[in-house]
Amino acid sequence: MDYSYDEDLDELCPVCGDKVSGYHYGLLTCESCKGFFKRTVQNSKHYTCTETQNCKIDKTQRKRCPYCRFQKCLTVGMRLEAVRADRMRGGRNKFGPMYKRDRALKQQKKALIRANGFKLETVPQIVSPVQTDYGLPTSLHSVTHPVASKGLQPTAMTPIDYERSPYGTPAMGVPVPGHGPLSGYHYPSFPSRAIKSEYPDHYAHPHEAAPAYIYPEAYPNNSPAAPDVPDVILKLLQLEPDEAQIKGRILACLQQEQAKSRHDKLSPFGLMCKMADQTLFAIVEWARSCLFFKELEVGDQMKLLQNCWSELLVFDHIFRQVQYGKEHSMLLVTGQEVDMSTVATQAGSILNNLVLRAQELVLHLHSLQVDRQEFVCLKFLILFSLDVKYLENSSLAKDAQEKANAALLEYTVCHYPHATDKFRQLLIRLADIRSLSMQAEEYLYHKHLSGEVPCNNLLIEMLHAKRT
DNA sequence: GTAGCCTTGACT
DNA sequence: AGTCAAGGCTAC
Repeated sequence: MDYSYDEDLDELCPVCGDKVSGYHYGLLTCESCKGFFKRTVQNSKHYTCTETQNCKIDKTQRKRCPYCRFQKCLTVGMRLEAVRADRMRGGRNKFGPMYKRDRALKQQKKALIRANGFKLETVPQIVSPVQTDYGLPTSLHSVTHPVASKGLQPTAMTPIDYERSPYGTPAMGVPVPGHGPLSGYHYPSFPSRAIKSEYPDHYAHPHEAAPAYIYPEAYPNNSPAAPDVPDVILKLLQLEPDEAQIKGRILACLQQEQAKSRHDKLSPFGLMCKMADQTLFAIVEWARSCLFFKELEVGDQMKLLQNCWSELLVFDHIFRQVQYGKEHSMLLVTGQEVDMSTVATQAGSILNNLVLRAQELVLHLHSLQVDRQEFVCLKFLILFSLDVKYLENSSLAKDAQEKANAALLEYTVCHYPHATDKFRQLLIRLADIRSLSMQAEEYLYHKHLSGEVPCNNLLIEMLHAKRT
């Protein structure tokens, strides 16, 4: 048998089973599905299914139902954000390192098959089999990248760049306590997430009239959305950061932290703070590229972030658990798995209680079958959850809130039975997340006062900014 | 609209 | 200079 490098190309397209021609939009696909995906996204095609939205897609039938074909493209993981808005040809995008890593994993898998003489069902991509028994917090004494330890560290990691704040200055320009434009600023105990009592008619008949969203000048592409996914959500999907890249950056940062001399080494809790701190940097980076948000004045951007940073952190954690799907352990952003029993014995009662509350929310969202589309929309709603009366440019923020609410409602109505109820449920969960994040802030502040949070921590700066 | 082949250009 | 994943072109 030939185990040449080109063996990847012997694989079958995950969408239709045809022969793959290379990596396209995030994964190995055939030439035709590549073209189909490109046409659909570039031209914002809107298909409908004449059957029951579960048509079989294979090489011979792939042309029959473009709706189901595109859904399958999304399901198997083709990335909307890999289709270029500016249509620039040639060059490389941010997925380059991911493709490289994927190729390396496939090579590794092949080598294992050759060495062992049997076919492995899967090669875990998140956690290697020998490292599944992580503990909290003791496991954090040794942060090692399961892939990196095998010599396959992606080249995309840029821990040094990432040490700098996304705002280009230390600590992202968050005003130090007592300074900045926030004196006299009060954030509301609850954001304005009113559920409108009446919905526009077209929501009741989503297939009959494509909603005509009106975008500010920055979004001139006002064509109909791709199948059943509102344009706002499509744009948000395109802005989603590459999880693997963030994971790589954070791991590199934590490893760097551990490499420091012994006496100023971080405690396990300190490492957790560092992990949350770096996650928050990634969240801020995301927000800064976010539609509507990036149009705002820096002052308004800060107000919004100071209002919701902990919610976004909690939400990030919770959605990772929803995707991870295990009830008795949790998945950290670094790819480490932590048993709930370990949390119970080592985390202390307050933190344990916070984790358990988060797990309850995970179960709720899991039972609601929240998907990636709804996830990005909810995240966006959280970002804009501050009452607009606190902002200078309130009309833009109000616009953002309304568009996101409408998009989420439209999407859930299109995709799920009893969707109005689902929409309501999702907003209730946002309120739960708000409450949980408040509690987490209190906990963090307490830990900070007792000197357990490492200095130069963005979380603490956010806390201070909010309390002044 | 589909899909095979062509051109482009950042990265190595 | 070579690679390869983007977008483009065009016969069907």
